[in-house]
Amino acid sequence: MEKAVKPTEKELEILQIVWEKKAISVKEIHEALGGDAKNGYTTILKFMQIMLEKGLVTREKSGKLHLYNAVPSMENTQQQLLDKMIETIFKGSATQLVMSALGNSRSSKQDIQEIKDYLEKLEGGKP
Amino acid sequence: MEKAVKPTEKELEILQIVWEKKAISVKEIHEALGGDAKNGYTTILKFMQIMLEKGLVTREKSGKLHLYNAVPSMENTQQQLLDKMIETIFKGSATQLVMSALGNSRSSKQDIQEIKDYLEKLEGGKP
DNA sequence: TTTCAATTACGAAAAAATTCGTAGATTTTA
DNA sequence: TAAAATCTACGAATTTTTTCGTAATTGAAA
Repeated sequence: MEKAVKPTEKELEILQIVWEKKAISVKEIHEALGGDAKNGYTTILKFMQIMLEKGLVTREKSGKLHLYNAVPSMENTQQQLLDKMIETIFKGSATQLVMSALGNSRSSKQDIQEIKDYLEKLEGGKP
Repeated sequence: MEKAVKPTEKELEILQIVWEKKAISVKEIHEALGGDAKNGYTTILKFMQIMLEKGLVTREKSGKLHLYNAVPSMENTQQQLLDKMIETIFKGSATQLVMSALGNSRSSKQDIQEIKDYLEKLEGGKP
């Protein structure tokens, strides 16, 4: 199992971007996050340095710049945050969370079918 | 629709407790959160004062002490946080979140059936 | 090679969240 | 009613997170 991580809000925003690409520069991240309108370039740069120290990303040199990669996988991070939310906000009931998620959202028939199929598969593997 | 709220982590922990009861004292909250081992009494007290200012709770005097009530409903808060998580972590896909939630968790047959029923009901109401 | 533009490093400040000590107020009880 | 116990108010310190200016470095262009 991957090590538990606890990215801050902004770090998570950044991870979202980094997960999209195989290797990404600070400049690209900065732009993807809305450019100078949202954050100064050095702000993002600083975060990349912090995240490197924390082990949230690795980097490699490419010419004069650094290209970053995410260390924790998206799937694992999603899972962790989700589990935490189930615990702390939904009293441990995944079912409750699922129903809230579906209830509010504008899930299409197709989405619903997809989930049904998934449930069938799940049930299949149950004792 | 209820006003959007953005409780911090600790405030959320506290809200969990406050939602449980109709009106609750600082002492009870403090204990429910693990007593002095976890936080000093005045730390919790301070939070209650801050949360009062922010409008996250109301309070009434009962003898010498204050009894607090949550202002945002649990349901609404759950929904908000969930929506936000879907947006920021699951790229807007509730379906994806649902599958992650079910996949990892130890959902019983009964849970799964409950969700299936719920899906049926949802589909029924679709155009 | 010198100059220039792009990029990184560093340090520090600002903002937000958390923690708690001390003093003052209020109720209980001896 | 005086002392003790319980609770609140307040202010300040600490920690964490976010932000960014300035200086140094690096590779590219002239």
